[in-house]
Amino acid sequence: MRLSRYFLPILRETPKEAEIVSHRLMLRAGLIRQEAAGLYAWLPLGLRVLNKVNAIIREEQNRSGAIELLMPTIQSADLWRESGRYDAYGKEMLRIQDRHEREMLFGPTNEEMITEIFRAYVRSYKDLPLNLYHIQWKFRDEVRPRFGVMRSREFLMKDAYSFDLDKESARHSYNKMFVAYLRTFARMGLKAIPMRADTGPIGGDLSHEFIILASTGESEVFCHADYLDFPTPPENTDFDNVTGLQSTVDKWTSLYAATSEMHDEAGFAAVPAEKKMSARGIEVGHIFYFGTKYSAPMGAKVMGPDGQEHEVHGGSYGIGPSRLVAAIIEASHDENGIIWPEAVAPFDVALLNLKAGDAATDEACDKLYRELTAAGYDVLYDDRDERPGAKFATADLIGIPLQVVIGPKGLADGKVELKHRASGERELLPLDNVLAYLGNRS
RNA sequence: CGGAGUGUAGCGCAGUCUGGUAGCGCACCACGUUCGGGACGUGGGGGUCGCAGGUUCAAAUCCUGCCACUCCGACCA
Repeated sequence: MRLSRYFLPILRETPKEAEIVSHRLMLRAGLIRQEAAGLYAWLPLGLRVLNKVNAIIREEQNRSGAIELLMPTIQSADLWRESGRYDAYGKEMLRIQDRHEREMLFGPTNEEMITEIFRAYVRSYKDLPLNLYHIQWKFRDEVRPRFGVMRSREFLMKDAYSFDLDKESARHSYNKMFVAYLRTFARMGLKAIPMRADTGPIGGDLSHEFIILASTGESEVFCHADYLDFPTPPENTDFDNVTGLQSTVDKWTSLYAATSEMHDEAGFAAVPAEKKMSARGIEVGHIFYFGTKYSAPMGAKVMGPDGQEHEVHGGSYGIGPSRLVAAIIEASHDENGIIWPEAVAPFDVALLNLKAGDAATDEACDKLYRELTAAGYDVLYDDRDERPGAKFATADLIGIPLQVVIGPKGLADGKVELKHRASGERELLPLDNVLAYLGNRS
């Protein structure tokens, strides 16, 4: 993409309303635009990141055996009356009427709807287990939206819903999501730690929040430092291996980890002093088992091998991709701007032409741009008629992992400069070696 | 929902107290000089001063009502 033809409205100054660093940087780097309180438009660069995040989530959901579908954002109030949540949900739910004065709502979540879909088609235990997910916009009418997309009213959510014959198999479905989540966050360059969460009236141990550590996090967390060194479950994990998956989950729940709401002084006291870690964290995922909470009132039953009807056991599993984008920035930035982990970066390479209009640099840049693109790289080519300083500042701000700098000085010796955004490390190498150095990506 | 603020050009702000033809910096446009870490000069464009009503010869400024947004708290993914 040539920057001269792209839409990248960066801001030189920080809008005054932005308090936390991710919000400031998202506005400055032209990722989002606020349209109303808690409502944001995703600008082209931000959308690229959001799509990358979604793609990773999809791959890991699919790998674990979950199946994607797509449900509407608007739902009927009647559906929510079946579960009793229409009255229970309160003012966070945006209630609206259509032209026939039918009561509708902008969905804050989809348990009722997915249960309706399930009961319409599934009759036999032989069709279980089943895990259906979608990535869809949700709306929760927060009293006080803040921190940009970290706490917005409209937000994107990946929500998966599992259906099983009994609690034992539901636990396995839960474990699949648990492991998929570990892989998902790790691929985004994040250290996510599963922490026991309140299970509410259901009880039991099957609810975890996935928290990433960031100094600006919203909640206080306490955990054993060894979690930071735990290996991520491998790509070839067998999600059908019940005992194997259980042992992975057991390991990841073996040490102390809790948010302030679930904090237990006695439990934390048992952690060796040098391993005690208290920090701030951001919740990026939440999984829980809820048994027959929806299947019972809504009549979602299947015939079991015993010839009896059984209410299915469910769980739901959420990740907030829009919030994740902000969380990644909170965890990865410096005073000059964003530092995208490669897996979610909007572009792989920023190609800086330090003297646009100069025949030699233009030719070298155009050639490298074509070659890198052909080799499978997403390149943002800064071909604007701007001074070098402005180009460096822009490239640093938007956080593309690798900068390739081509200017008349270096080019006189046939050299270009590579700068790694994360480390700041620079190296000079011959123009003709760049492609070989980076390797073919596709 | 309680408390505190703010609305003036795309962004950051001054002007409001004490009414008198709307300003500054950045950004934008033109030309020239520049060009390896956000250049400089000259000229230029852009604003129903959040909205409505009122007071007045005259309102960004005073009065009344409303709206929007932000921050702290309670709440929440």
